[in-house]
Amino acid sequence: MKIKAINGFKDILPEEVVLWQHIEAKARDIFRRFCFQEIRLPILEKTELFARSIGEATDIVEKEMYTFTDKAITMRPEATASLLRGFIEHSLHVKQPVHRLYTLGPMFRHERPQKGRLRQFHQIDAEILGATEPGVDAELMAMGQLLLTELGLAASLEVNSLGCKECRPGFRENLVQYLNERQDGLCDDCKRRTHTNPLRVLDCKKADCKKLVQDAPSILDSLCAKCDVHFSAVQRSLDNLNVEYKLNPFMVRGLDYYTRTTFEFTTNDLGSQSAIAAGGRYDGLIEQLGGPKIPGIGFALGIERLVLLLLDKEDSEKVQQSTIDIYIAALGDEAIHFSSALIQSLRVKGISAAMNFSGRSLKSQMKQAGRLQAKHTLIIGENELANHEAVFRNMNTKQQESISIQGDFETQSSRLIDRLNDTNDYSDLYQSIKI
RNA sequence: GUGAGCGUGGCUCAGUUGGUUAGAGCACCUGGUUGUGGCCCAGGAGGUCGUGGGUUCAAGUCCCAUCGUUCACCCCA
Repeated sequence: MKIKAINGFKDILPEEVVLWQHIEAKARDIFRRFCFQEIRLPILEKTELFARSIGEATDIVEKEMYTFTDKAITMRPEATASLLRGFIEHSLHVKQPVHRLYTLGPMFRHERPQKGRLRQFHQIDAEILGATEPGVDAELMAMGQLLLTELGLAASLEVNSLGCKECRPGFRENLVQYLNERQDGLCDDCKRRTHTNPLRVLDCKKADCKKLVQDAPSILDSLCAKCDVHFSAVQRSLDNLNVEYKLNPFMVRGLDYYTRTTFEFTTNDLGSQSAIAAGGRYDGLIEQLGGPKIPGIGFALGIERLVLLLLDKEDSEKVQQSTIDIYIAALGDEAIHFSSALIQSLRVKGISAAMNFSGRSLKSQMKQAGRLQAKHTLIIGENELANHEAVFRNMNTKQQESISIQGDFETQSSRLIDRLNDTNDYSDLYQSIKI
């Protein structure tokens, strides 16, 4: 019986990895422009870290975490908690007032897999720590938008404010009261949510609930003066940066630590999973985790979801895949022996080169060279060894010529590289492929 | 946790009202004159039809169970 990957865990095959690298490279480039530094974090953390940050009563903590109960250790379901733990543990705040950090890697949640949702999934996570100014909120959203735009993806940005610990409890109370008075009009899930997570009702997709919620008390009307000023300023800043957004007073977060500004980049092209990136401000969290009183804001992107969107794009999203510089077709044991030394010498000098040790027919080896998209092929057989002249073939033009294989491998490889440089049009070294 | 759908060679799928050695395309290998790729042609290798029961003279084709998987709910990136 064959061993397969476990449910919700997926192999990312070489063809698709090209896309991943494209996404990651683009993200790193954007982060560079916005002055973010990378931080690498462990995948395992103490369970308590997530319980305290994400919230004991959230679905994530309650039933979706991969936990080694005997060791009180959990595989991270998200990145922010770990990042803050690291930030606090190393007292990074003393080095400079504001930190801009990003990290990327696998996250783990034990949910039922479906389209755009895996048990091991990957996120790109960006956080700004130590800045409370609304302009920073806008800047972060602008960065997310730019990343998506440069990846060729259209997503809409929805923005909301969840208030702070001053104003949210009051709002929550009003909302629960409103919902309690209208239980009959709610779906079963929302009846439950009224008690477990009333804000969630605002986000229900059922038509009846949606209608009912339209007239519910609005969080935006309930903000305290400070939150209101902050949120207005965020919106002004977004306008100032030409970031398009939609106000969505019904948007809610699944993690408890969010305060004030929250936002979500969404798309309609992902089936039931509409969020491709989401985040918000969490001003009390660092302190709550035992750190200094420092505000923070951040967001996470789901890489799998980006990949799905890029794969779906019919207008041939093209990603560059490198080809190899030269393929050596060796005929006969002697030639194979010789070629293996020559190819090593080429590789030492930075050339990507392939050969085949099986001694198959020239036709078969040429076929393989073609499959590898080799720019050139060097043919070496008995005759060539005897004459010290190999056949050098340009795979695009099909032109062939003799090239000397005299001297030691050092001089031979140098000669070959000169030859490659002569004919190489470097724009052709990469060939666009559609995945 | 709940619901629905699907499980045939590496991939995408055909397989008529159950009936001889289970097919196709793609991919792979070998040939199409002696040492040359991407097209074409020919041939070849590769499947206990997810697994286990049952019905039947006979099951990939019907029934049950089980496992796997997909999508949706829930939740979320």
